[in-house]
Amino acid sequence: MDGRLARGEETRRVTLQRAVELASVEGLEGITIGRLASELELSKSGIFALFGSKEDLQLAAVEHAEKIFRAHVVTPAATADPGLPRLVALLEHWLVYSKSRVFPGGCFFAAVAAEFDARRGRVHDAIRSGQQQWGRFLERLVTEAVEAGHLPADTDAAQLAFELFALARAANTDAVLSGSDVPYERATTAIGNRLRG
Amino acid sequence: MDGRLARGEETRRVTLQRAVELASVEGLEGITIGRLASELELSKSGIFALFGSKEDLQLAAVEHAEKIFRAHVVTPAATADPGLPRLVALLEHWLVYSKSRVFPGGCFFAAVAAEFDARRGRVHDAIRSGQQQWGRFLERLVTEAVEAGHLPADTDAAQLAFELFALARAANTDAVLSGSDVPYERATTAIGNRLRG
DNA sequence: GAACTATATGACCGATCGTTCGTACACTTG
DNA sequence: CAAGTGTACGAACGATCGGTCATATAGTTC
Repeated sequence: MDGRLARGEETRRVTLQRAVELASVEGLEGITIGRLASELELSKSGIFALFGSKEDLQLAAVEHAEKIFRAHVVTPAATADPGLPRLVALLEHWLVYSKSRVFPGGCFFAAVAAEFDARRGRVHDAIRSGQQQWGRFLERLVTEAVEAGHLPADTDAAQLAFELFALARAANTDAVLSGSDVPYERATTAIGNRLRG
Repeated sequence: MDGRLARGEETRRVTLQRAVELASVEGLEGITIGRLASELELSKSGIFALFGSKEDLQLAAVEHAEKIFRAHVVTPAATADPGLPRLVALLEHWLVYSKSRVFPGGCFFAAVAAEFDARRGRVHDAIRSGQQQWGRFLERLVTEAVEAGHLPADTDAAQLAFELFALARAANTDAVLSGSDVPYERATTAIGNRLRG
């Protein structure tokens, strides 16, 4: 174990990177091992052996996407002051994450959540628990803003977190579908008003 | 042309009905002609001949889903008084449409919009224009509520329509993914507050 | 240098995909 | 009754799917 990556680790990384890009556009079911292999100039069986099954590849892709999401949204927001500033920073980073197409198909999780919300199995479960974790995190930042006196003391944190995230997600959906950036302005306006009033 | 349905019309209808149910769970790409054929006890080639291609089947499914949507959401709302009551009725019917699982996978259009938002082609275009039409309709009802004096005169109708629909869509997504009805309560609360304040 | 492990390959499997084609049956029209 | 049209079928197509397996190569360990 020296500092360099084992050969397999690197192959795994580039494969997952391509997989999450593909999945944000075509869905997790749209990923095919054969397509990944030809695009990355690897063999089907080589990629297959790295993950063990297509479902395990999908699960690994979800995990990989979560790392990317945290790096672009959660981690940067941590540098803002606790309370309302941090909450606002988180939402701003989320909108930039969507608008800048960190994933070419917009928010990865909006895409795969809609794809797997009504299915069963390990992939559904992984997506659901990831979304629940995100929801709890958002709610905690709202609570901290309330406790800091930046938001009214009688604020229902879970309710407000739902409303704020609803606006951000709608901006992502509308923007990707229509090809316009106007929805991001709408979400920014609405979020600002909601936190001010 | 008497009153009865031609044989082909009826086959087409039941096929599309099953197709939209399937698509709301597995996506429009999840529809396969072979699967439809075996479930409906028809031949693959018979179904194929009815639509001409898989893409045309998907387009027909979108149209069929739009009819169902209008029957459950748009038409019933028309009986409410113009202005705010009609707008509220529309949103309530939308939430019931989602919650009662008119489509087993929740809102059909939330599912297929997320699936095709970043793709190209006729299916994407059909979904996009359908969603734009819905957005304009919602905005018009907001405008009518403003003109009736039920909402503040300085209301930005497009902005408010975006916010209201964002809340409803978020309820659908969260409810289907989590299997809980709490998101519908959240959306109802938020919509009520937004229209009151 | 020998032994071992991790990594990757190509050939191949049965299943299913969308699609094509020739044909048979049912109905309407003349 | 004959002809024509709409509807549906079964067989088959090439392509691709996820997955298996024996094998070759590269790196590490002793």
